[in-house]
Amino acid sequence: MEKDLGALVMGLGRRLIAMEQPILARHGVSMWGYVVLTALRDNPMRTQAALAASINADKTRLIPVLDELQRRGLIEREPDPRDRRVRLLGLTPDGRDLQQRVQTDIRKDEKSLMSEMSDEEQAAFRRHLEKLS
Amino acid sequence: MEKDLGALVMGLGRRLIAMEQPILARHGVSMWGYVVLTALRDNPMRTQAALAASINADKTRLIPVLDELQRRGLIEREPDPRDRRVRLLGLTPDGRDLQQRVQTDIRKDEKSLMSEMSDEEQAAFRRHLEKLS
DNA sequence: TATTGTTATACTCTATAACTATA
DNA sequence: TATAGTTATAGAGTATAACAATA
Repeated sequence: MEKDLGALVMGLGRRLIAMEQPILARHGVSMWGYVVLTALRDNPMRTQAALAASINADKTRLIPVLDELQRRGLIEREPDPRDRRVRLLGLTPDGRDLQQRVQTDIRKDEKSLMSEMSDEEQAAFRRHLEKLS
Repeated sequence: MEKDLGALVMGLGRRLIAMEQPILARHGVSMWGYVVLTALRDNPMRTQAALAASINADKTRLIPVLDELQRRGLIEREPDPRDRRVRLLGLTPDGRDLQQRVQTDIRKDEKSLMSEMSDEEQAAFRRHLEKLS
């Protein structure tokens, strides 16, 4: 009775979310907040729309997230002087620190989740996930 | 800049959903409808609550799904004569056929998705997913 | 006129609580 | 009184459309 790939992936997704939730709560950041911080660490963005597209989010539902992150001093978000319609986005030092701390905690849990696999198996699994996603 | 496991899994999940949606639409069944049919094929259930628990769903949000499947003659859903509070659930022959057809189509797409991996790699990937999910 | 960001609105999904029917 | 199922309601999350500012 072989399960669909979809069911397996959904199961793992649920498990990872359950794992990450206490970590995110401990650091006082939402899932979307963390996703945004991570995206901006990887590359600063010139527009909110580009950021939204890069994380498969709607631009409108990002706005409350950005408001909150900015209010807490975790991101910079200033109008581009050369085109004042766009908002230049980037992490503040505090934002970079927080992203790093959350990611470290998440990595630790992921590592223990996969601890039954050998290092080579873990690498292959990650590699396949990257190719498929 | 290594990505979180969560991001990779979510990406694959989105991709699989996008892949399955046209198939489900073609067969006129919803995602939850297919999940229910698959769960009942694997083992008939004595109560709706047990079915809900087995697929990580709330029992209340299953009811419209069961109504629809029953209306279309895809499931049986009759009160247990020995305790008329509970509904015995199972597939009709039509339901079993439909589940089989949808699953065959989904398997075909999954196979092409993973076609760049060798048979052994595919098996290992599935095995790891099963262990982790 | 076109584009970025924002706000307002509606829609979907899900969960909570109240109700019924059986036991 | 307790349990299975159902219905009604409310809440969260998301998307759509209208709007304001700038080009």
